[in-house]
Amino acid sequence: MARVPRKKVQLAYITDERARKATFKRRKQSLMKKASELSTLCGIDACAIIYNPYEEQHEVWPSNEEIQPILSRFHNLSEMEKGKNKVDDVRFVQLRIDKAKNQLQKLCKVVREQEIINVMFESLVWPGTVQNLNLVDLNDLGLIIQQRLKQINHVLGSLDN
Amino acid sequence: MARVPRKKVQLAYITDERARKATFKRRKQSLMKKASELSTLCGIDACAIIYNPYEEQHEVWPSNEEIQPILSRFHNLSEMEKGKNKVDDVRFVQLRIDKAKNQLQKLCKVVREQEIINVMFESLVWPGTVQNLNLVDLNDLGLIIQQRLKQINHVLGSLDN
DNA sequence: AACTATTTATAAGA
DNA sequence: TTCTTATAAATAGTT
Repeated sequence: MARVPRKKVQLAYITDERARKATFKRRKQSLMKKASELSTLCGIDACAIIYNPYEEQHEVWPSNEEIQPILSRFHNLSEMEKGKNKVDDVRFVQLRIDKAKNQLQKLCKVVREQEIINVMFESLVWPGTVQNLNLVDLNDLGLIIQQRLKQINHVLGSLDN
Repeated sequence: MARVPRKKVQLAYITDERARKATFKRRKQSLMKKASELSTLCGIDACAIIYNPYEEQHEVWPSNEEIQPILSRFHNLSEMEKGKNKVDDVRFVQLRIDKAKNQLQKLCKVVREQEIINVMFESLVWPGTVQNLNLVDLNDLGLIIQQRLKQINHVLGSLDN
């Protein structure tokens, strides 16, 4: 009978795998919903990216709400065009898409690195309140930045060919 | 006396500016908190990006929790080094940072475009349920993609010099 | 910014 | 798994 979440949720890594997975699924859904609501209510652009350990693809919002109308149109037109022997136009678009997709998959890999570095730099330019002193050495910061920039430049360089 | 949110929240753009701004501030804070909790509880990486219409900079999470310890260390070391006439090392790191910052600011501009396109393409590869038919023509989709890729390539091209 | 009635999220059990 | 529900958390309208 008692389905009670009596305890306040402890803000720590959930060691039990089944519980963690369940929590992940629930909270991910809520997070996406909240992001969607914020965007709708305030008319702003928001984006939530969750690197999902349980599936291949990471979760991205916005997706369905904004993109599906476009894609639906696209798919339906594709079907119609096929039936009417007008495949070439669609195939042409598809080729452009495939090529671009390769580029974008590479670019996607650096987005996360770039965001983190960007935050680092912006914080350096507008330094906030200094609170904690620990974890990372100055040299480590330099190395981290250098390493990540090297990765980014490597990926970006491979896009131009 | 009555501080009642009696109505369920209407999921629509809030026209009253003061109410919208207040809602934005409250919900943004909650969203960031939720993202932080999800990350902690499930041990995963998450990222929330909100393009803030009321301030210059867009909001990014994670920021303080993960970055500030590093930055604090960095700033404090900088001050110490200055006093000890060891400015050169710090200045060297700063130069690398400044240069990289320019690159990253450019890259940052394309992140949003890239994410949207990425979702488009992933949805094309794994087409989901077709629901709505409206809004955008096939040609429009092609043009949108072409245009955004052009913008992205322009920015990326300018990074290699 | 602080308050609080009410809605919303959610942890655990079924 | 999905559904249920007791409780925790978020939040809209006020002050």
